[in-house]
Amino acid sequence: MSEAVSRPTLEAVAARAGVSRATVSRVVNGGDGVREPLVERVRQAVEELGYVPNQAARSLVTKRHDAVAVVIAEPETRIFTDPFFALQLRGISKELTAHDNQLVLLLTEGRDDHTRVARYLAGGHVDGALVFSLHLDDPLPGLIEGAGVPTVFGGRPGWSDGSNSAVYVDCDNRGGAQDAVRHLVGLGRRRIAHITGPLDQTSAADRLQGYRDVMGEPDPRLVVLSDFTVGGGERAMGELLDRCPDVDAVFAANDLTALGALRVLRERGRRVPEDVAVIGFDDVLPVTEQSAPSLTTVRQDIEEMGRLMARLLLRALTRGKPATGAPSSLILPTTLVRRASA
Amino acid sequence: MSEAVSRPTLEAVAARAGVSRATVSRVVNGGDGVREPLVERVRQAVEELGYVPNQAARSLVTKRHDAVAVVIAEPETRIFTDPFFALQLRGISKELTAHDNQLVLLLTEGRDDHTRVARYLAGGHVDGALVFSLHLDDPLPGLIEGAGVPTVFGGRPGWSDGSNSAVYVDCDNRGGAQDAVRHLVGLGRRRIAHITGPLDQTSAADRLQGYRDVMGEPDPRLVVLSDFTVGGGERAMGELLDRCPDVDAVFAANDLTALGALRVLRERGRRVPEDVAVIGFDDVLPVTEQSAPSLTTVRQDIEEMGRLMARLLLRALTRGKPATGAPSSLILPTTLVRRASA
DNA sequence: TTGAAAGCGCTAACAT
DNA sequence: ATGTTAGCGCTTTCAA
Repeated sequence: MSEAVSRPTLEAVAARAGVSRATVSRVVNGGDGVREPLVERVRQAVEELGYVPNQAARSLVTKRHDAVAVVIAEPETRIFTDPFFALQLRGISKELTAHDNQLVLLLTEGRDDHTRVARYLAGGHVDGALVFSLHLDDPLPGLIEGAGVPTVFGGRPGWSDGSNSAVYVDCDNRGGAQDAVRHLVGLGRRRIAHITGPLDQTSAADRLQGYRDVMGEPDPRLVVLSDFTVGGGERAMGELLDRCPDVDAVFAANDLTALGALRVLRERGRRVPEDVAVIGFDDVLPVTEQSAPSLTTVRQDIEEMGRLMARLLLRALTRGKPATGAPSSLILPTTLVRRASA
Repeated sequence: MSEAVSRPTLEAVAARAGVSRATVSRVVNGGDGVREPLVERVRQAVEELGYVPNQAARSLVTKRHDAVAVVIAEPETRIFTDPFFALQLRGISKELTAHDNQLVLLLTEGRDDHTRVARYLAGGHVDGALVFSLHLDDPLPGLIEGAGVPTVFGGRPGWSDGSNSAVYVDCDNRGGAQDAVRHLVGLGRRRIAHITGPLDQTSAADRLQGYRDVMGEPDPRLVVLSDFTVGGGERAMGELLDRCPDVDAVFAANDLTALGALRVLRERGRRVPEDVAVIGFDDVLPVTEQSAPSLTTVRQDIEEMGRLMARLLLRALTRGKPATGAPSSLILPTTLVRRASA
């Protein structure tokens, strides 16, 4: 565990190359307006000295940090069992890296953390924030707005009904759900149930809405509340089977839930898809491909969503301060992926 | 997406409180050596103005960043399916947060990223690094050593045989494996197989070693190479059943692998644990508790490992520059958790 | 105990 | 095209 040594400064490079600090600075930042031979001399000096710019000094004057905060507010354990966040993080990371921005991860567990995060964002450590706002009553979005940091949300924030100015990236939860249920209808199913996600999250609420759009006025017993987890899916499916033994199709709010449903159906001796067809949502490959039977699901490109969130933010950041047409939210399409379960 | 506004400076607070910048600085940094009435005045001014120190300016003079990089080099998709990393991240995040340090996440996918990471670390943006070095031939550790940044590794690095000075946190992979196999022996099992992880990772190699320690000279057909994934576990179990139909116990290198094995055993009509006992490693709850039957496994406290990595690094960072007794690596104990599968 | 002043390393006018 | 210079906002001697 070696100690950090003091790094060479611009000054040192300038001395070595026999030029002024300003010239070195120009070369380091792209080299525009500096004649070729000088550029070469400076480059060499940089190389020889192993010069790396001091980011703190640079930020102090530019007020840019080339860093973006990713705020994940997930008190539940979902983040640790659902590959969803990891995939989105990967997309974000790729995009940020491509634009030389750093990713500062802010994990929050409870209310105390919220003020901490708000303070951090307000402190001007980062140029912007990518926020996963998962619950309707979450105070975080408000705090963040107050911090005055450009922000893009992952998933439609609960308090934004389109009227609001919040920028977010989401998939077409409602449309995807409609597709799923229509497919089930097309299969000739009549008793189509829905196992929901936690309805204080817009993704879950929107999927339920899509289900309702197609079903019209469904038997209320066909809708069971759940929580996006395998265990929750199991419990819900059990309940469902108890109160509607004639159910012949299930649209689960996500793949994990579908997995739980599949398990219970098998235990209870129902054949999938012969007796009961099952459709999930997300298309998290390790789940959908390895389940038995493999899972028909509504695919959303999670990694791409992460990438787009970052891109949207970065664009807003570079597009000089004037609000040259505020960036608007993005709703990505979904596609139904047919496998064995429906 | 509001624009950042210019924040008040030390100067402004000083003016408002009617004191010098130096005094404000002292108060903000703990308030030692400032008389109570003044402290109060300054605190109030800070409050009223909503002052937050500019970290860049501070870093420029203190050369501290209160930020730690977490480098995860995982080209495989494992990071996205195994809760392992997420849990460790959570532990790290908690510890860093408790000490007002930020977490800068560096995800690397390939060789190109390595130089990028090395440059970043060398650039003095962070005070230290937490590195997950997963493969024996990974060039990253070397690059990082070269960057001269205090570093703690997650898991024993391949090139460190204890002789090396690298600091790391790991669990007792070998001992845990021994416990597992001994338990199987105690159950009266005679044909105990091992499905390994990728052997270029020390955790997998150490677990295999633990298996060998107890088994002595096992039938080589009882050892099947795999890769820490569910799919890999399925393939390995299939192979195992084909070449050793008399196998009566399996020690899988991790829980995901065990899950795959369980699945294949069920398909092939073997009862667990009656016909074949199965033990995993990690104790990732959503896997072990929800598998059918629930999984007996070797528990390691993953979140705690993350926390300890951060603590070790932070300690090295604060303990003034003099190497006041270099921190040494930590090996956490494991415990066998008995459930239904063995 | 408090204040004055000197930078930390860099960028960005402004001169030349 | 290149150099000179004035800060960015903060901490930290050093004096008072």
